[in-house]
Amino acid sequence: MTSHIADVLIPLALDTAYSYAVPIGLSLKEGDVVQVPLGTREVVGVVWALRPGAGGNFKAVTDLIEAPRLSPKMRKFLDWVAWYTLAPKGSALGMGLKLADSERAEVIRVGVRLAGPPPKRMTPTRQRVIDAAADRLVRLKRELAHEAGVSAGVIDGLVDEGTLETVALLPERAAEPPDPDFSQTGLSDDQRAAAALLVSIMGDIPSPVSLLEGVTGSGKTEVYFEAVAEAVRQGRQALILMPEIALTAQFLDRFEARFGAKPASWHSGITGRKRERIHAGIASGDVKVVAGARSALFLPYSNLGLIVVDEEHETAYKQEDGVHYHARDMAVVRGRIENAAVILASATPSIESRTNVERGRYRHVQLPERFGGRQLPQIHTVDLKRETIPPGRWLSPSLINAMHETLARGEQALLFLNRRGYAPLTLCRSCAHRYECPNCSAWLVEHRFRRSLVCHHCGHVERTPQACVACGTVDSLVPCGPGVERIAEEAAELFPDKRRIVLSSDFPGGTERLRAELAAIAAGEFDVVIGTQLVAKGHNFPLMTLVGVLDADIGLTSGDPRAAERTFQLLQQVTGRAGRGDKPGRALVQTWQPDHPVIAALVSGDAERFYREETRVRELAGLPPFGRLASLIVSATEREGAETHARAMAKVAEPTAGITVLGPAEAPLALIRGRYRYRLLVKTERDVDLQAYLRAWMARCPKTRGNTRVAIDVDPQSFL
DNA sequence: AGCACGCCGACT
DNA sequence: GTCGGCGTGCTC
Repeated sequence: MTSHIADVLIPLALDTAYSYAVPIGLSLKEGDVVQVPLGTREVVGVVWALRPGAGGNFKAVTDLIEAPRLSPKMRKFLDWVAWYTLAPKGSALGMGLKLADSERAEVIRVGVRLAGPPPKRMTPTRQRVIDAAADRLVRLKRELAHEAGVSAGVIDGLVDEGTLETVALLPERAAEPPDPDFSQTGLSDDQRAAAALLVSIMGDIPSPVSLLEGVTGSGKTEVYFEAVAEAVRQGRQALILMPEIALTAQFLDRFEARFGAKPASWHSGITGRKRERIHAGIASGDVKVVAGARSALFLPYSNLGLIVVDEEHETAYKQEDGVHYHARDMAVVRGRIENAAVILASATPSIESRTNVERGRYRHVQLPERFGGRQLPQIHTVDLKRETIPPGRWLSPSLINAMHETLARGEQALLFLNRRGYAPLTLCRSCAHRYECPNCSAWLVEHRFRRSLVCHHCGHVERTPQACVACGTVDSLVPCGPGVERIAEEAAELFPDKRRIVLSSDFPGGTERLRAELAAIAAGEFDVVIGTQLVAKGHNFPLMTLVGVLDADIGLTSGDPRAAERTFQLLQQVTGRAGRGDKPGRALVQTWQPDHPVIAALVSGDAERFYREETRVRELAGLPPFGRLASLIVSATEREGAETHARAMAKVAEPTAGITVLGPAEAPLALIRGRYRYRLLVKTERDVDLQAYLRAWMARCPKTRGNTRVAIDVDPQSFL
C-alpha cells in the first residue's frame, strides 16, 4: 500500500512521464532524481510530478539518487525546450541530466609533509626528498616527487617508514571566486556608457535582452565583463556562452586580468572529476561565472542573474543532432524563466536579432568605434571581369601587388577562400570521367596533402588513383577550380621566401595543434596565411594588415535561404581581420559581381543597407522576412526510404493552410553520417503557430513517429 | 537508449 | 534442424 504516485520522466526519447508507486518510507519531492525499473533494467529519471493515490498497478520507485534536485525553473525550461523543438520531453531532460549522472563521491586528495625521523636506511634519492620537503609544507605526492627528481615509489617508501606523513587536503575548488572589483580596465567613454546602460537594466523585470553590437576590436568583451561583475556583486551567477572554438586560453586570460581568477569553463573537453566538480559547484551556487559552449545552457544554476551569448550570430549555436535547438534562442528563454538579463553580443548580428531590436523587444547597445582609435579596414572590390588572371591561377594582379607591399613592410597577409582541399572537382583528361562520391553523388574533392579524394558531404575518403578508374589512362587526373591547398601552391611560387601556413578544419593534429598555430600566427611566425572560414573567427592577429578574399561569390548562389546573410557575415568578419593594432588595414575582395547587394553593403560597411536589401530579396523570393522557417529531417535506414517518406509528408503538408514546403534542402554532414536522412525546408505565414501545425502534421503521418526530427527556426520571442 | 521479439539466410 | 543478422516496437 502506498499513498503517492510519482510521474517520472526518463531521459530517453519518450514524451510522457511514467507513473510509479512511491514505496512507504521513501519521501520524495518534485524534481528529485530517482532510480526506477524500466522493462528489464533500472534507469535514472526525475520526478516530474507527485500526486496522491494508490499505485497498485504500477512498479515502484527503486530509490532516491544523491544528486541536486532539479529546480521548478529548470523543469519549466526543459518542458519549454521540448515543446518548442518538438522533441520528446525525455530527450530534453537528457540534456539537463546527462551532465549529472556520473555524480560520485569526491575522492579525498592526499598530500604529504615531513613529520617523522629519518628512515633507517638512507639513500641518495631519499635524502633528496627530505631536503625538498625540509620546509614542512604540505605538497601533493606527485609534486614532491617531481621537485626531488625521484619517482613516486620513493615517497611511498618514506611514508611507510614514518618519515613523511599523509594529510587529507580539501577538495580542489571548481573555480576560484572572481572578484568583481579586481581591476577596472581603462574603458573609453563609449564603452563606459554602454557598460553603464547594461548594468543599469540588470534587475529589471521582465528580464531585459540587449543586443550589444560593435565592430571587431571595439571592446565588446570588456563591456559585457562589467555586466558580469554586476551579477557577481549581486551574488548571482553569470553564464558566458560562446562557440566552442572561441573558448580559448586567450579569453580565459582576459577574464582573469579583469576578475583575478579564471571562470569555470565548460565544453566537451572537460571530463571526469573536473566536470563533476563544476556541475556540483553550479548547483550549489559556489561557482559564480561559467564560460561555456552551448551545452552549458543546460546546467542546474541555482541563482542565474546574467547570460551573455558571445558571437550570437554564429551558426555553431545551432544543435543539429538529437534535439534541434538554437542556443541563442534557448538562452533568451532561460533568461526569461530565471529572471536573468541576457546580452547578445556580435559584430555582425543575425537578422532575427536585428528584427527584435527594430520591434522594440531587445535594447540596442552600440559601440561605434574601434577601441583606441583603431581604423576599420578599407574594403575594395577587385572586379574579376576586368582583371586578367592566367588559367590555373587565382590571385589577381591587384591582389599580388598589395601582397608585395604588405609583405615588404614585414606585415601579414591573409588569403581567404572558403574551400578545403586542393580542387573541388577532379576530371580525367582523356575520358572526362568525373569523380563522384559513391554514397551521395557529390563531387569528390582532391586533398593533395593526404593524397586522397574526399567527399565533403558524408566524409567518404578514397586514395587518389594513379590511373583513371574509368578508362585506365595513367596520370590523367585534372584538378578543376581552386581550394586552399592550391592557393598555397600559387602563393609559394609567387612568394617563395615567405613563411606560409594553410588552415582549414581538416588541419592535421586536431584542435590543440590548431590553437597553437593560431597563436603562432598572432606572434608573427608566418607571413602569408591561407585559410577557410576557420580564420574568420575568434582569433586576433595583430600583425595582419591585408586580407584578400579570393572568391566572394562562393555561397551566394547556394539554395540556402540564409546564404546572403551568412556570406555577408562571413565576409565582414574575415575582412575585419585586417588592420588590428595601430596599423590601418585593407581588404581586397575578388568578385564577379561587384554590384551584388551583399558585396555592395560589405564595401560600404553599411550593415543596415544589407539588412534592407536582404529583407527585400527575401520578399521577392517568397520567403518570410526572417525566422519562420523550419526544416524537417526525416531519417530512415535507407536513402530511398527517407526520400519517399519525406515526399509523402510533403503531400500531407501542402494543403495545410499556412505551411509551404519549399523543397528539399541539403542535409548537414552530421545528419548524413551513419544514417541516411532527408531534409525538407518549410515556411509558414505570419501569425501561424508553426509548432501546432507541425504537431498536427506529424500526427497525420503516424508512421513517422521517432523517425522525424524537426528543426525549427522561428523567433522564440513570439511564444513568450 | 536498451532490450525482446520476430522473421529470413547460412552453418556445426 | 538451429544460430544470428537486423528491423520493429515497447518500456509505467
